[in-house]
Amino acid sequence: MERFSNISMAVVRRLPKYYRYLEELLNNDIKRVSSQELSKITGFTASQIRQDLNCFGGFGQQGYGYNAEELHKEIGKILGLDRLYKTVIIGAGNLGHAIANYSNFGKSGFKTIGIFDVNEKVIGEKLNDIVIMHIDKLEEFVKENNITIGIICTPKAYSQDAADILIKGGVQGIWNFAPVDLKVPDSVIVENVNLSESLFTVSYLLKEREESNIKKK
Amino acid sequence: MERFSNISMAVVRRLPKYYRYLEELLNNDIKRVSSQELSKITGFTASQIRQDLNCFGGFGQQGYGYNAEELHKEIGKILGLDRLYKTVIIGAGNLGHAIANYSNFGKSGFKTIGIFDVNEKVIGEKLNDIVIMHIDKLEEFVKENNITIGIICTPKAYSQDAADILIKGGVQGIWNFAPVDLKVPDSVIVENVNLSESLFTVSYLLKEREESNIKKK
DNA sequence: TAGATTGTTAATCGATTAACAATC
DNA sequence: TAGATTGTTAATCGATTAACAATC
Repeated sequence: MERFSNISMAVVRRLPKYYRYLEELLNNDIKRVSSQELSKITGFTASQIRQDLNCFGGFGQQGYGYNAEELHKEIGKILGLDRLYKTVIIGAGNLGHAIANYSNFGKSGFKTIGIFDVNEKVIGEKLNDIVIMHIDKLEEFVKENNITIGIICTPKAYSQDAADILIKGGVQGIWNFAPVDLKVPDSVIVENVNLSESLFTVSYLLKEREESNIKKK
Repeated sequence: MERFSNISMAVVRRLPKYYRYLEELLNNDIKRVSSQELSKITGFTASQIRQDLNCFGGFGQQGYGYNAEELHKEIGKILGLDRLYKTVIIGAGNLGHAIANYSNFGKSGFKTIGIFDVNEKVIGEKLNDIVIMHIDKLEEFVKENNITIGIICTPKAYSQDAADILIKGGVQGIWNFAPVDLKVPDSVIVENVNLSESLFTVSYLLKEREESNIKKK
């Protein structure tokens, strides 16, 4: 995956966090927030927060801080949440179900309009009002409906095939839950969610913690 | 969450990747691998790979490289995958189902032995041979069965309550899928999987890409 | 032995933090 | 105006990369 700007991924991955924390502030009717206050909430340093935000513009006001609502809106724009993304889900298993039913994504502009599987048994069933279709129809569907993001919830062995079809159809981004490094053209965005890697990290940290306890004794 | 060693999280998060890549090599009957070859497969530099591995010991041999099987086994040990972790899942919705049915975790030593929910309708149902129990039984179950890891698949609003009960019961780690920063004692490991944040990153990168295309014209 | 490749130290690079002038 | 807090530059810290002696 090629990058197109000099904003570091470390900064990019903090943006959704800022967005979430600001949402919470707004829910609590807080209108104004300083980098110091944000620091307390987020755990990042105030300095880092000001640096991060300044990558995108001067959203604050000296002596005042940031207008929570405005900042929230601006970060939403930076994240591209002011748009509509049409998505398809490949794989109607449990994970596909979970993603399809997670209504929060809809609020942020992500709309799943197609779900695909190879299993004849589930084809024709409805999932969150969307009929599950056979994977044979995927490429054409992606083309005809101008799908932006493909969500891969297939088993590992089928994930590269799914990616290939999605790309032929013209998706620009892939959200991949299969534990595989997909081969895709440079111009296609891939974001991997690797649950095993995440769980193994827990395991590592538990072991590390235990070993340090033994040492202390 | 407190850390107990001076191994950086950057290194820790690469370990499961090494483990996965080595598994693939073994599946392809490759017995021996150099840091240079690993570099090609993983995308990390050979230098970084040697540095990373040397945090834990000298697993290689000069002039030869690494024995793939041995290295795989050693990293497994480092990750703590040579043990059995008993887990419970809180929240028997789609995500809870997906996690419960993901058999791969079992192979790595993670065994789910309890699933809990508040919804009376699902209590008593079986999920992957485990009867879904009421959350009221959670604390005692965790205590009696010496559960190590709690997996939170509840809605956001219930996640902190779930964490509190798990901690009272004595879990040492929490794998949290709710978009919330749980408040837990320092000694408890928390690993968050935040799907929204991951999806928003896709969205950001798509927008960035598009903007750079406009500029080029 | 000669060639290959590690383990490890030193150099570089990038990200985070500190500091403070600008300014609301 | 005085106080507060940003935006931004400079300093520090940590992670990555390069280099090479050790050694199989």
